[in-house]
Amino acid sequence: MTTLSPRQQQILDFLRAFIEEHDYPPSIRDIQEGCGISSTSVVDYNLRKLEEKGFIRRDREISRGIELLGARGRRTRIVEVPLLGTIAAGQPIPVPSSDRWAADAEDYVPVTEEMVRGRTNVFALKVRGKSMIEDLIDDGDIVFLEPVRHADDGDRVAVWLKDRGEVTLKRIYRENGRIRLQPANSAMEPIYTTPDNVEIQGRFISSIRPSE
Amino acid sequence: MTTLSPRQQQILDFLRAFIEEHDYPPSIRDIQEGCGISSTSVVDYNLRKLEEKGFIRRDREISRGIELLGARGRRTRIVEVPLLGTIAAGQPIPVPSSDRWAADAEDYVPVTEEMVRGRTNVFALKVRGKSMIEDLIDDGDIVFLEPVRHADDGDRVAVWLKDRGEVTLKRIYRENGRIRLQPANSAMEPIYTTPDNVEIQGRFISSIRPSE
DNA sequence: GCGCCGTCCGAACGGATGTTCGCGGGAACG
DNA sequence: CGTTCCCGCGAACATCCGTTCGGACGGCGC
Repeated sequence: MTTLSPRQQQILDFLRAFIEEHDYPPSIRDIQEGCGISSTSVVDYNLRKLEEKGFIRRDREISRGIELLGARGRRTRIVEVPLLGTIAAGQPIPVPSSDRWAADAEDYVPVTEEMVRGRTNVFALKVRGKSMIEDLIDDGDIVFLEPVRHADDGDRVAVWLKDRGEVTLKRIYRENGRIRLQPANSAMEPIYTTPDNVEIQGRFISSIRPSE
Repeated sequence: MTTLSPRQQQILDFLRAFIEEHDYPPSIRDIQEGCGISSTSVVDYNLRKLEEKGFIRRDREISRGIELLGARGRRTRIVEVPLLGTIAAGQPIPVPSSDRWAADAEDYVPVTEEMVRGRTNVFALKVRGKSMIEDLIDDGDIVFLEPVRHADDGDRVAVWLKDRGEVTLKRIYRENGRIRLQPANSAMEPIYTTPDNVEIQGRFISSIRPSE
């Protein structure tokens, strides 16, 4: 049963508008006035209904203790992912470590938490170039990586090539003693190197494309 | 003068943490306890300082009337975009209209507002098939569309083909009296049809790829 | 009619909460 | 030393605000 009475719908709309405007929830009497209701108990009554139906969560006895929930009664949190730099030739990126993680981020990318799937210390990099275009990662995309040191074959990883002093995003394969870094672009050749020349910076989690 | 005393920094941090957890601001006495302060007047004093320095905005005489301001206090809002269905052969999707918008959504996709760039009534569809793979839209992706009836040449639009009774996502081109619906997949042929056979449902805004 | 239920009304109670005021300690300065 | 300013302390006050209670109105089924 998720049908709302007109009054409840009205209150819900007012809640959203009020929070949008003030950044804090209304008091019961704010709702009363805003919806033209003659008694606070009516507001209380309908707020209980809204809570039963999963649209809000209330902290009783606490003024303005109303929390708006999203669809299905869940709450979507936002994670601010530090944008540490660009993956581009000749420019090594700083290695995030847990102690001084994100200390020198240029910027932060706010994303819903499902983009990082509960992983911690995720960081972001802006992609330059089309070497991963067939993996649907375009120039200008922002990729999210988790800081790991090891990866499985076929993983998309950001690796630091020591001899070149640069970082690239490639798929990694171990082949009898050497490393193959495979771009997802049939026009480009794989890079072959040795294990001691590569340092894995992070494993690809997901990507977004900034809207044009 | 934007230097903060330790106490003020502490209160600011507490404010952020409290709002993150509860979705509504703390009362003065919440701050008092949370920061180990012995008097509410100290909290009031420092809140005034924080307001002078531009970190918060207060609505006087109103409980929990504290609003975080500033670059680091900015609030990234979440938009719940209704997922109206799947773009797949043989399955027409409901046409969203402003009056009964999203009334029958299967689900809602929470995204940061930058994904819809301030547009209203945006809806989402799950993509089936790889017909737009060269536009970096994969099978399983979720695309966001704004409900428009008209589009420019080259726009990626969801169109309803009346004779087939199905909806697809294609690039649209008008060519001397007829319509060309161009997939972004070189292995697939364009669809040619007439203007009275197509009904534009929405224009592509952005897409996300649910994390694996 | 009668009872039940969802909804609304008005008033009152008591706790929660923002505000104010007097006081004091400590640092900086003349 | 005296003054001023920043900051903290404790208590009291007035209001804000969630809660509760008795009552009422209308629709519905029996």
